[in-house]
Amino acid sequence: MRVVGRDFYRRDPRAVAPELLNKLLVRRGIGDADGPDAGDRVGRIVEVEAYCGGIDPGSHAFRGMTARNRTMFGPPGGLYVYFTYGMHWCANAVCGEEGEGVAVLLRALAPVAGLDAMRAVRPRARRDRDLCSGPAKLCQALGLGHAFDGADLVTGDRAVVVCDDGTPPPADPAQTTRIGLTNGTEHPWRWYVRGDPNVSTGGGRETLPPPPPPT
DNA sequence: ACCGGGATGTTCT
DNA sequence: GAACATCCCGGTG
Repeated sequence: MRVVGRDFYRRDPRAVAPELLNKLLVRRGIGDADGPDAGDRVGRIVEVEAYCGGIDPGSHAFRGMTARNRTMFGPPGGLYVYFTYGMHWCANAVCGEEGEGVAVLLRALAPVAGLDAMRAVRPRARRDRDLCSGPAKLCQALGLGHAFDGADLVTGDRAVVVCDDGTPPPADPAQTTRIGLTNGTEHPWRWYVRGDPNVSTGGGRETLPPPPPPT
């Protein structure tokens, strides 16, 4: 199982996003710790969205760099973690070249390892499919918060990496419009693994594009 | 299963 | 002062 290299991210996020499907997001634990940090927490990436900087009105980077989004403009392979709705953290893999401000939002994981630790930090999740089935849920499950903004997914400087265990991306992923936005809803820049129960819109149903606006 | 509303506070206008 | 790349709960069918 190898860590994904930096050149993987150094491309258009719309190319990176579908290839991130079926890769593993790994939060390394502390071997001799107790509680949630006792071991690795691992999830298979099953849902992603691309955010395309200056050309994308839905992107945090659309209006240029700010104190909040500066990680997005950093080197590819960085982890951009932002706070939203007054209580939630969400995580992106920075893509493209440094200075572009493009990234892929990690929207859902299928839990693979460290399920007990995930359950411990998400006591309200009734079923395992509720542990990581949303961008803020997966951050909570893996313990990703402000301290992880700017982490390097390639060097693993803060114990978070993306790995490839040999499972290829799906040959025919579902591609839909993005979720939860008010701007940029027309772009079909969301991808997910068909049929996976951990996809964030309930049981993995396809989301059809919105009807064309009235003329 | 589907829908509506409240929580909660940072960020940007 | 509004918006926000969300989640959870409690209603109804």
